[in-house]
Amino acid sequence: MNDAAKREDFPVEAERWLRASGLADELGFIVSRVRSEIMIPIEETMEGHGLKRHAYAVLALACTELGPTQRELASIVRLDPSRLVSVLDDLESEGLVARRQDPLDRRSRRIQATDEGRVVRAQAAEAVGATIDELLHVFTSGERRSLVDLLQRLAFCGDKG
Amino acid sequence: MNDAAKREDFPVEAERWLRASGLADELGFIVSRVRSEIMIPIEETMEGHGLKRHAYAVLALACTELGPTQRELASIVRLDPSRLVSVLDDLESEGLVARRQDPLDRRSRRIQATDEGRVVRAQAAEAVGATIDELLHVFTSGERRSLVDLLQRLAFCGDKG
DNA sequence: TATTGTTATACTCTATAACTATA
DNA sequence: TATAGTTATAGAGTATAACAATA
Repeated sequence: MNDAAKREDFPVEAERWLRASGLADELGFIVSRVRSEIMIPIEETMEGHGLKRHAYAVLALACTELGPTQRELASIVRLDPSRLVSVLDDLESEGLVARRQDPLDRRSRRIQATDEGRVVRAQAAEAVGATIDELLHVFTSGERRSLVDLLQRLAFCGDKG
Repeated sequence: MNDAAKREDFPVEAERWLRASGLADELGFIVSRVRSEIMIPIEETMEGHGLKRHAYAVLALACTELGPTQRELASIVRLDPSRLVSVLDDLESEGLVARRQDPLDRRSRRIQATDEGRVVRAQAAEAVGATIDELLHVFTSGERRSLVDLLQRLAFCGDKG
């Protein structure tokens, strides 16, 4: 689950090495570190609601009006279509999601959240939001906004056209 | 290597689903997406210099004056000590790094880059820097500075004490 | 013929426990 | 007794190819 090496072992020395090596200023390293720092507590929260990382995202997308196709889901979540199968199997067996054959193209199935799925989604989202608020307590609300804004531009700049 | 599902398949629809589901505004999802967006080209660049993600970071740290202990390395890179072994085996067999027994504690070994290792480190760092510059071309230099600043505070806030 | 969902499978990554040598 | 590095191994995560149903 977590990345083995304890985070508290060499806190001060770690910072020294990171500065001396130059890694502390490299965006790739920084972003990777940020991701693991925030995803560890976030995934813990998700699992408190019975959801793993991928299931959380899939359930969220299944709560939209039409519900995406499995193919679309896989593309959006950056998950191999074959791996999505087991994620959906789990969600379906827990009654949070249903596969509906698309009448317009009977090959594809649209994934829609059940009523219970929507409840779980709402509860999990609220808990995750609280966890994020904790993580961001060092920032002013202005800083939070610009952080999210900058990251969104970086995250979705390939999705415009 | 890459996360299977093609990124170009449903670009516009993807954005619609992400907005409708609320995922596009959740920091956890955004950061994960940012990481994969930037790490795919960065890792490609690294591999162009014969280095995988972990090897790149380890080599960078080995280029510092004293060179960290394997234990310290593992902690800094958030890698299990047992996994670090094979990373070091590779780097050592390529002549980029050497394990030196620490005279003060003969149990531990300090990892130091060889002259060739330093050359490779410098070349790889420059190439990675160029890749990052490309990725950030949508941002002004002021935006880049605040992006890096905000992310650093989030990445290293646990390493202060 | 091409595409959707699925299965099977192989491959990589990661975590755990046991071993050795030093302390 | 405890710690640093190593090894072996099992488990999770991921990628690839092949198959049935539909287009």
